[in-house]
Amino acid sequence: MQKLTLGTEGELPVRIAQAIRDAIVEGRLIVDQRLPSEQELAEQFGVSRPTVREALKRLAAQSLIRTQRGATGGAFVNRLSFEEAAPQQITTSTLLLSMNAVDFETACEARYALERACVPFAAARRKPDHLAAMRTEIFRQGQPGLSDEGFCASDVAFHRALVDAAGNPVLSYQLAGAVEAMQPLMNMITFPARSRARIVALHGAIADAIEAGDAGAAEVALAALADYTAALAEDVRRTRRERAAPSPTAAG
Amino acid sequence: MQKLTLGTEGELPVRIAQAIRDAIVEGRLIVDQRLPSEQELAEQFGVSRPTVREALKRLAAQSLIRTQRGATGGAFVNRLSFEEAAPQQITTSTLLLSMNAVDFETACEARYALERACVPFAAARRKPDHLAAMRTEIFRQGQPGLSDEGFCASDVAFHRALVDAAGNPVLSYQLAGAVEAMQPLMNMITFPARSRARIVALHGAIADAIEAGDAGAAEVALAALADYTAALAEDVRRTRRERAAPSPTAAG
DNA sequence: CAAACATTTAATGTCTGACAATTGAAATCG
DNA sequence: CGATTTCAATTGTCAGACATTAAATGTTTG
Repeated sequence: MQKLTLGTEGELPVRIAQAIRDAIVEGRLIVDQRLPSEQELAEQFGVSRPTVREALKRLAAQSLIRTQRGATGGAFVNRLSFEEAAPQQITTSTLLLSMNAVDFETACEARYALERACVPFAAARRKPDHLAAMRTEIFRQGQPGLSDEGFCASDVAFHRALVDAAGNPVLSYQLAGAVEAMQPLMNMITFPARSRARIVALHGAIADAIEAGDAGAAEVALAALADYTAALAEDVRRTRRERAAPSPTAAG
Repeated sequence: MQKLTLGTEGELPVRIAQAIRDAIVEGRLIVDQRLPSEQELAEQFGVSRPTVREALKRLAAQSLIRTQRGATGGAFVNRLSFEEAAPQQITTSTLLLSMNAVDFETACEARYALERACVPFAAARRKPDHLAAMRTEIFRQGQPGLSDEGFCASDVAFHRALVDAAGNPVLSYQLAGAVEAMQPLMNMITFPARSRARIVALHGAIADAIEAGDAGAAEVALAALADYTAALAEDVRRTRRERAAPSPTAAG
């Protein structure tokens, strides 16, 4: 490994982590390559071992490296997999939405727009397991005893199956965050039996259209679902506003 | 802050980081709230200060907390902003593509599908600055002295402007990774003057359609651009194959 | 000779203790 | 009262040590 050079700003571990990260991104460190031991890195950078460790831990937190104990152990450049990266993206997306007070409308618009982009591919490439996953969730959503939270979780699972049906790992990864981050927002909505029935029917229509390879019909059903979800959210918003500041016009 | 409980699997700092992360995600720790000092955390969790530090650094690497030195310093729950989260998502997306040997076709398909989802909103909500950004990049792409890398960078900037024109921060964030991660893949393509002219013309058509509020026309131009880009990539692939294993049929 | 077992060894994981750097706030002085 | 100094709390960094792990190696035994 060629010598890495440090930046000049910020704290030591940050700069060391950045130097290694750059080496990985630019291909100077390749997958499964072993980094020098913590001791050696400490000497190379002229810092102590704890400082190097903090830098390595930052990278490990991003799944850029993995560490292994033992005689032949050390830090290795990690092959970043979609499976590893997705949970982190979901966490970040969820926090972005909750911390920045993104309104339900904006998040919903993004989600349905992105899902709509998947529909043509899903209709063309649908596989039995994706359709089965969608049907399973639809069935679950029809069970009477299901809690609102359970209903939302199943809804998310249905939409993830729809995205996965497009058969494009890049799409699945990029959309995982957008789909999952909706769950906390949807948990604020209550789903009475009538709303659930409507949603289940639309889910069924989408699954049918995908199974039939009819992208157009699926897009129509998806659009209807988007409208209905937005209307439900609007109901919640209106109710809350009225309860907060009741007005004669609203009461009449 | 209520006491946090640790999991039982894995290494200590990982478990501590997870406990704090959960507290943030579930809202038990709110934005700008100060965490106990490293010393106090160490006592609470029954570990040493370096162990706590590693946990905190993992969280800092994800921008979930920020630390501040001094008398009133400490670790604070960070308000995750789109601006902070985007670069990390871009790094991750870029590495995912390069490390998993995602073919140009798959990445390209994802990118154009996602951009297509933005077009209707961009056409409806376009703002002068987004259009200006698009025009600027188009002009830059027409300059004769521009390197291939510069051309790709400008292409990425153009597409980001297109996505931003949709006026939905969630879309902008989710798509930043997909758009930027294409750059290394596109850098493998050479863009002779004729290819550039074609691309610039299509970019112009997209900008015109967005400016006119004509989503349909923009989608048509975008689809043409997707086809043309795929064809260019196919050329590169074919040339490389022929050079690797020249055959009489390919030569004739 | 081969397989099971013990030993070695090199690396990370964790702890203890200390000092430096920073920064806000309190105390002090003009 | 305002400007300055001092102080105290906290993170940043260092040094050294021991614990733990797991592969490689050596040893014993069937």
